[in-house]
Amino acid sequence: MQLTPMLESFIMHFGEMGSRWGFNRTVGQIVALLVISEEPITANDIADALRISRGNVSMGLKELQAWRLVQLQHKPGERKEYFQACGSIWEMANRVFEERRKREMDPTLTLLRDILLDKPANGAEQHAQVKLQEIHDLLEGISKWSTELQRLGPDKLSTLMKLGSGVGKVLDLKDKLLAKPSNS
Amino acid sequence: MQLTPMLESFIMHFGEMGSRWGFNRTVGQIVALLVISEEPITANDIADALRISRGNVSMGLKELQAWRLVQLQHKPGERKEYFQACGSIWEMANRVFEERRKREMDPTLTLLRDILLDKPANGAEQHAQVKLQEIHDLLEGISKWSTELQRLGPDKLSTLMKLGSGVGKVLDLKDKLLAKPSNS
DNA sequence: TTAAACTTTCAGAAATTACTGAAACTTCAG
DNA sequence: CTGAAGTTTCAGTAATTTCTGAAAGTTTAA
Repeated sequence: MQLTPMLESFIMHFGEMGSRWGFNRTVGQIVALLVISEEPITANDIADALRISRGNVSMGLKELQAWRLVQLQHKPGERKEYFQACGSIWEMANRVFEERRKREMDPTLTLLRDILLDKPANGAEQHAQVKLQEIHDLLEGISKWSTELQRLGPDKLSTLMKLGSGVGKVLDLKDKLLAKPSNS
Repeated sequence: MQLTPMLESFIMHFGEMGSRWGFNRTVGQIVALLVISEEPITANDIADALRISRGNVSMGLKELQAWRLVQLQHKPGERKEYFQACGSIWEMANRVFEERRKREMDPTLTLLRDILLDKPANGAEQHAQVKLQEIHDLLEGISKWSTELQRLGPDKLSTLMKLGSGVGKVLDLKDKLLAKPSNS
């Protein structure tokens, strides 16, 4: 497993970005390597290509499996475990969004809901609760919406994205057509 | 500046989440404190309320100003600097999205564009470039689309979000109405 | 100009996070 | 059962990030 400079630069970049995307350097490198490799590869190949310890690769693959970005494969007649990126780029991106939503929004939503059940004890708490309610509603809105969007599936989403700023016009259109119900 | 347990739990939670949202613990706590405080407060108040060093507060506020989440204020006749969260929750969320797009997507887009200009040197690179192109297109799509969405402004975006899964129907509607142009 | 009241900076300490590699574990063939 | 070929775990170490606090900087009043 020899990497050309082009591929190496891509992998190293993904490593650097990894931490910004919610996983660590080596995990980023591993997933990059798996995405660009045509064939499934073994953990040893990975350790070798990235010059990192075998143990580290094992931990990284474990995490990537938790993210459902990598899957295990067995070749017939071999005992070795082979790994490959699972699904298309599109599906992988979806998984990353979903996982990040779980990590970045859900815990906060839970906490906010709990806090908002309590009666404010004084003026400061009362003012704070108004703000917390706003944060809660915004987060909940984003969270629900992103779930809906994922349900649309690639084709429709792609249409929606290509629509770009045209979205505004379509919304106007919808308002005019459905001018019967009194929706604010 | 005495914090009630309710407010403290919120602030501490934001501290923990901070690192997942792209800044560190104290920066998260500071922004939480500013959001829930009715009046602008001084850096000393912050250090005091959060039991962290004055220097740390200074660095945190500097970073928050870079994110444009916090603004400086002067009270007439006083020399002290007061700070407050700038804008509504909505605006702050917008800033966070924007900043994160810059940090998490733009560098990768730049790198991918560069790599894709090079001719693949062998089969492996050729296969890899196909994948990289897919990643590039997806990132670019998301990036452009999120820019468009921000341009829509809060009111329209809110409509769009409330539409939820109804988006699919509106898209169908649009397709039927504009059935003249041959858009795939 | 001096000093008081305030702010920022940054070297080093503390805390956190990531990585290594040896030992332990698993699975299978003979 | 034994050992070979593979995998995982985890204690300790290395690297990175964050935080402190003292020193240096700034601004204003007198």
